[in-house]
Amino acid sequence: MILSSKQQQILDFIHRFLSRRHYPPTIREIVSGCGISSTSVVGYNLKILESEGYIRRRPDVSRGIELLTSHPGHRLVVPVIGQIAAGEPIPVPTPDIWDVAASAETLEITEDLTRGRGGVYALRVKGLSMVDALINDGDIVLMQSVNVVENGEMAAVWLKAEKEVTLKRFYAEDRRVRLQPANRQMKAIYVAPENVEIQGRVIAVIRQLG
Amino acid sequence: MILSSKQQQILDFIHRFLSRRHYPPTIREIVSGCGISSTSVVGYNLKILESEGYIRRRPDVSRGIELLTSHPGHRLVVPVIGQIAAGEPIPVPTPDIWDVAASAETLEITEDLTRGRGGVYALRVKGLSMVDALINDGDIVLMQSVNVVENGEMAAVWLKAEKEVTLKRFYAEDRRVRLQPANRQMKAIYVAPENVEIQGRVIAVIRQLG
DNA sequence: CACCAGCACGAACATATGTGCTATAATAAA
DNA sequence: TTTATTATAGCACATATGTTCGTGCTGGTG
Repeated sequence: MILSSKQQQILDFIHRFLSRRHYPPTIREIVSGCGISSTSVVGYNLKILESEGYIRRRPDVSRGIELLTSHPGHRLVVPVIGQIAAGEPIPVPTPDIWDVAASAETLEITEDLTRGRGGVYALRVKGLSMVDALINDGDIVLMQSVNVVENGEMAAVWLKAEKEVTLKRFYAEDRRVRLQPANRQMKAIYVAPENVEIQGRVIAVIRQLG
Repeated sequence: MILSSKQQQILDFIHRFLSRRHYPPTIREIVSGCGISSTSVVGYNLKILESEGYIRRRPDVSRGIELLTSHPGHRLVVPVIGQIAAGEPIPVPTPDIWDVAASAETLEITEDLTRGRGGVYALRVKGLSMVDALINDGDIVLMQSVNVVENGEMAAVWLKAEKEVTLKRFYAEDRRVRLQPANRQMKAIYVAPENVEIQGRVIAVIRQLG
């Protein structure tokens, strides 16, 4: 079903209101914001918007309007707990970091980047040692705190002998582990299983420019 | 000043409430949510939280609490208006795309990725033609719709002769334009100024994995 | 024409909700 | 101890706000 222009207008107004004020409007605020003359008109159209799945309303709750469109994922604040660089292990997320928002640096993202996964933290890449994984100096990697990964997943692995972390696709093979750079033009490297320690799974890479 | 444990508790509750319900709690909901026995206690502590800059309140507005901490950037829905690939120009954002949220695909990010810039849209990278800019097949590039860029900025440039778009750092030199890959190990390419057409500025690259 | 569904209006109502006031306990300062 | 200062309770009040209901206006249908 197609929305009437008045319903579109109401939906837009809720959007604007929400992004300006961070809380939903009342029916009467919609009335004056959209030049409508009666609260019941808004109530009528809100009921339609709800049955069409555009919003959700909590009965008898003031300002109890939730927008269902265009916020499939919530905001999420992930701590940037340190840097990842060749030559040093990545910092382990300690419980107190999750606790308060006061971890030195944080990054705000939305859930559709993490796809609902928990235990997410971020690292800033230092140096050019990950270019073969198409990760540049200064990039941010979103990590999930895990100790094992599936074959083919991108992981942060600590190479004990080399004293080095690197971000590669992980493949457990017969007697060895194959670490495959994301960049298909680069060759894989092979290491002994006892030499690798998985420190986390990479779920996204973010690079900001300019 | 340090927050009392009750104030921390209230702040945390507002956080949790907001992320579950998308609208702020009432004073009485805070009362029952934090096991407090009187509305005036909450009022008392909210006043302190406000004077300390943790929240903002609108007088006489129900649920008029705004969290000032941890949402420096708002949610933002950017349209993914197409693909970028060598051999075809990038799609131009037409006005109707910004209009309705109904552009086929959208990406939800937060403002601290765009740093407040307007006219932002996204493209999905098709193919491996941008690997020298450390951009992989499937990556998403956030673009700002501009026609000129500063020297050194990463831009999407259309090479008329080659009939190709590419993402490179842009440098206007004496009689030529230098296009420098992000990957420092790769060489720059030089083209005639009349052969290039800037199609947008790259403000971020996002890669989702697994 | 009568009838009806979709939509808009305005007013009245019930309650959800912020605020103010007073009293009391807990704590710090003198 | 006495005196401020701070923190908590409890309650009453004003109003902010969702809901209901009767009415009128349109256009389409039999």
